[in-house]
Amino acid sequence: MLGGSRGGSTGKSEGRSGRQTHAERVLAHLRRQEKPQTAYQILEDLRSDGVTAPTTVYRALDHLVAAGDVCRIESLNAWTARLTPSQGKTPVFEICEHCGSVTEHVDTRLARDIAALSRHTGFQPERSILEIRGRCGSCRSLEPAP
Amino acid sequence: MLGGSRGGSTGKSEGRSGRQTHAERVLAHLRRQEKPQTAYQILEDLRSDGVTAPTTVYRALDHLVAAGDVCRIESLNAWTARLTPSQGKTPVFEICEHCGSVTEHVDTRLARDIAALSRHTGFQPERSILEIRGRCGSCRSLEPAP
DNA sequence: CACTAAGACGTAATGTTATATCATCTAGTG
DNA sequence: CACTAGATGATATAACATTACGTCTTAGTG
Repeated sequence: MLGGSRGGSTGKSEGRSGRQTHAERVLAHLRRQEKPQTAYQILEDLRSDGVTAPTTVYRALDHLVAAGDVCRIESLNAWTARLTPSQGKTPVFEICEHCGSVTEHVDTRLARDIAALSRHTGFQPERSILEIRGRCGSCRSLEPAP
Repeated sequence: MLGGSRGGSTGKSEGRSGRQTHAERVLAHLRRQEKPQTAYQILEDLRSDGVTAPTTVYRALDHLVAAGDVCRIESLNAWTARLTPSQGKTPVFEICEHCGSVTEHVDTRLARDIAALSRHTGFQPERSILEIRGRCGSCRSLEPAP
């Protein structure tokens, strides 16, 4: 899965430094970032590594999401590396609208609540999107309230 | 607020039927729809009512969201009328990936547990996005499982 | 090796969603 | 009427995402 080296191709300089897949490059990049990145930010940052088109980035992100390594933040149109690549557990993201920080949590109670709700409604949940927007602790102490 | 009649303008036929604001038109339209609509779907459908540009739709949606009448479904890039325009309570949406139906709920436990999580993390929640994707009851009975 | 099937890749074009800008219109005020 | 603040309409553009298609690589098969 996730390919493997693509080998020589056209021998287009050594620039692409051999044996890493685009998915690996994208994941490594996301792990280095403090905040979620949009696909086009990733594209921009990895251009020198041979990632040259949106398609390439989105393909890599698809792989990584399927593998549970990356999660899309819907309300930001951005992508972030999971802290603990546990595909099973639903992450909750706290998104600070002041500084842009995003922190990931895994909250058992929330997961249970969703299960309970679905028992009532007959709905079969497959994937939950839990994003809480507001003001993080740091920003609250720095500027008491807007 | 929300404008008021725009009056005669250029007298461009009676087509626009006087005294309704764009926001009112958009809200009425969303209430008539079974499923959330994208901004451009709304634009298309209300073109004959004098809604002619994306800007107009987005401005109307902004008003309606601020008033608590409409909610954006982040994972669909679409907009839906709230069942009960209660701006205070956080809605949870169950989104069927099979038939596209979206149902709104207000779950007290979920709300409580978000509050509890934020007490632990020091985060001050302002707006929560709770979207559960999966398979609705009807689709489950029609086609047991994919 | 020759052949095939699957899948990643590059490239280009296109589609979809959202915002910026600016001149104009309108209502309200003095 | 002159002035202002804010909504509006029109156009353009930015930001995000997908599709189409042909090439190349790899793994599997005989």
